[in-house]
Amino acid sequence: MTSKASMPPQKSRTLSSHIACRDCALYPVCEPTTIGNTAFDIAEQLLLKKHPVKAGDIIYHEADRFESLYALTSGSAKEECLSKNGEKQIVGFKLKGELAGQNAIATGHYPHTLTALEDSTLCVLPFHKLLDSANALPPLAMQIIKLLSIDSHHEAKIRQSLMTAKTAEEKVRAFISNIAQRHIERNLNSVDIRLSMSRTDIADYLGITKETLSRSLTLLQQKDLIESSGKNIHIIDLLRL
Amino acid sequence: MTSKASMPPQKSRTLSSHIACRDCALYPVCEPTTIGNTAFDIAEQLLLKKHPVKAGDIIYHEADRFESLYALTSGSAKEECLSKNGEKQIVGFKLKGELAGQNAIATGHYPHTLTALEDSTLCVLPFHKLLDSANALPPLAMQIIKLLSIDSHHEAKIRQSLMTAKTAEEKVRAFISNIAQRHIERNLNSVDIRLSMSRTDIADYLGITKETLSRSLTLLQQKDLIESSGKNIHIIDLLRL
DNA sequence: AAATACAGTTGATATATATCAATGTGACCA
DNA sequence: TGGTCACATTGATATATATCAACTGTATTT
Repeated sequence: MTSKASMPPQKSRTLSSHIACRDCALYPVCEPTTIGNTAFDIAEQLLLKKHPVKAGDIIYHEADRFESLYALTSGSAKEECLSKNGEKQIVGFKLKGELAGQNAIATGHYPHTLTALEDSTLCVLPFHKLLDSANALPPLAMQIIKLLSIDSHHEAKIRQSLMTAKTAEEKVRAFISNIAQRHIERNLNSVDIRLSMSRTDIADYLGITKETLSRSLTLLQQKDLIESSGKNIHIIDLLRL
Repeated sequence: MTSKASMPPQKSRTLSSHIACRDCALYPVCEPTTIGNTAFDIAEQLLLKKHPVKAGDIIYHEADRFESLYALTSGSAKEECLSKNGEKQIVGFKLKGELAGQNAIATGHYPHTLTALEDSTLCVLPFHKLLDSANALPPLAMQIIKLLSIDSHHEAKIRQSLMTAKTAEEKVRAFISNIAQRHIERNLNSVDIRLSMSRTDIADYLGITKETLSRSLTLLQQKDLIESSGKNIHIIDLLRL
């Protein structure tokens, strides 16, 4: 049910392919066989359902009551929130196969607004149902613990690499290699990357201006580390990034 | 068994008071009554033991095999790791009453080195024993899930406020109010704060030089937001920070 | 108490990035 | 096809912070 987005500019191209369940961040929780030796299909039990969204659609709002975790089976999204000054601030991006909403567990409210960057598809997992199941199935609880720890580990890695970066170029390098790394973890093409977000969003996220981002990209291109044409980035040398 | 530190400079002052168990980050897991209606004292079951360390002592090394979580019942510590360039990088600080080591759960290895900043005391919680107990007690598993989600929420908050900060002064403001906030959460004095770490460590953590940190502190002092004398900071106006 | 060492502050200049402005590029529409 | 719009890049200057250096204060040692 692909459709043209009404509001945001988005070339009505073929919808990017779905990720294989096997490669999804939610898989450890969904996979039936992992739940001990009792056959128990979480995906069926919790009526896990796929939900299409269009580019620009808001998946959840900052301060909304926490209900569900969302796995992006196709497309991508941006996380943003309002800073003290009342300005919007990009705090992260969610890529195909990744999980969103975990950061609402602690407070019971989503700390950010999640907006689809392109036409995307979501797997919706009501969290209270998941917990109910976990109460009955200790191995499932273990999987959730594992899931959360992996997630916070990923968050810490990004934070660290971006905070370690002193110059703008280093930040951009860190950003690109982080994206590539995440593609690798999801068994996706990590050499030819499509940055579905705008330059302004990336710059905001990295704490630099879009102008210096642009300059850094051309620099990386001159150094033969990447090839950049519009939103598509070809990574020539990931190691040297 | 307090003693003079051999290696690092640390005035042999009276050891800072222990935090009340009630105010410790580990309390939701330790507290016996919360574990359903069965009387089960995790602290006793897991032979939770207090362990004193001296200023400069390393609690765990980067890449060490993950064994235990550590709650700082007194004192403070710094988290650091080696960046790609081979240089040490401060990635965080652990204050009295806080938990350390959670970020090792995902990989099974500590991602950072944790070093005591002053004479401190630790509560050591062997994680595999905790998981064994959780496998038998679903409510305990729920507490662990909660603990991890709270932790990652805290990490996200710091990251966000530091990344949002554009200028050096904003970073320093964010740092100080974060420390104050964490004191509040642990029911500690949040007006008179002792920054046990060096200026160099703080600057490294914030991604600025110690010189600009120093200048920012004097600026904040001139603006009557704080009073700074050495490692002691008196917060005059937390809201305006 | 004087001497030493180190942490922290303050000062002068260099440099990277923000800012302001102009130009370029691709997508969509009439 | 040409026109319009938003987005991206490139250019020139201003500004904040890094760097280098001197100095001060505090704690430790003899």
